[in-house]
Amino acid sequence: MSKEDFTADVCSINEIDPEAVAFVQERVMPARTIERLSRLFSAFADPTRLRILHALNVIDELCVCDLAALSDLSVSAVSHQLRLLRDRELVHARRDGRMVYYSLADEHVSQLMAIGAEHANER
Amino acid sequence: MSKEDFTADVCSINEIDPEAVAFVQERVMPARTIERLSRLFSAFADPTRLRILHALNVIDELCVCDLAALSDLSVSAVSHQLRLLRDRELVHARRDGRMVYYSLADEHVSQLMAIGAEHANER
DNA sequence: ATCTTCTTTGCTCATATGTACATTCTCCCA
DNA sequence: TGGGAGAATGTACATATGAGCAAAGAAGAT
Repeated sequence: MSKEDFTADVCSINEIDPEAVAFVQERVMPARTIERLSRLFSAFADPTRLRILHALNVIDELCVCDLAALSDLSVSAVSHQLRLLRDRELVHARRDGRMVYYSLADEHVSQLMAIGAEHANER
Repeated sequence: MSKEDFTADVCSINEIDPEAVAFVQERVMPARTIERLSRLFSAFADPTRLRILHALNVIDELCVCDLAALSDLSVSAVSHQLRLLRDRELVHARRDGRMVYYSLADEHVSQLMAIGAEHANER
């Protein structure tokens, strides 16, 4: 949908055809969705967490200390980030004795990383 | 690929089969890619920028003040964020006289938002 | 040339974020 | 019941980030 369908070639939102305003308003994302989206993406917005997520993408399930070793991070740092990833429901934790095994929560996680990598590699 | 293919049921990366280490190392993302990815995702990690990107997803091309009005933001705030989005090559700017029209840089942007929204709406 | 409109850019401050260190918790085993 | 390994949490601190305000650029209009 292009702007010219609605407006003369002037700025100021006040001059936009009411139809256009309605068109946009109908499609505006609810504030709640925007919030959720930004929280989702902010989970991906850190190198540490990306390393963790990528490791879990390569090997389905890993414990905290494996993640720490593979990502070259302290156990503490990994654990803190895992909590955040858990809260945002990007990873799933499974306890087995003393060990806690983590895995990606759903396929959206790998999809987002794949598309992101595609974009990043193009530039 | 599951961890059991490589390791006994013990922690400590040192006990992982050398084959597994090699397997992971081969697939490790270069630090450069990780950095680029986190920069990419951090661009999506803010409500203001998401509103801007979503508006551009609904209407192909918009000027700064339309974006400000539609997203209910100050022109200054929008402009600051547009600079960031430009730097990260997520939007494209076209000047026409006094006006500068912005549009999404490529289809990855809408793809990422679509998948993100899918994920966000499931929870 | 000057004014006006649209946009961009410094600068600053309050808030958010990531990590380290120390502590606590959970569970297995002796 | 202790002891020890793996994991989670609290706190503190340095850095990063977002928004507002004021000023400066760019380009059409008078």
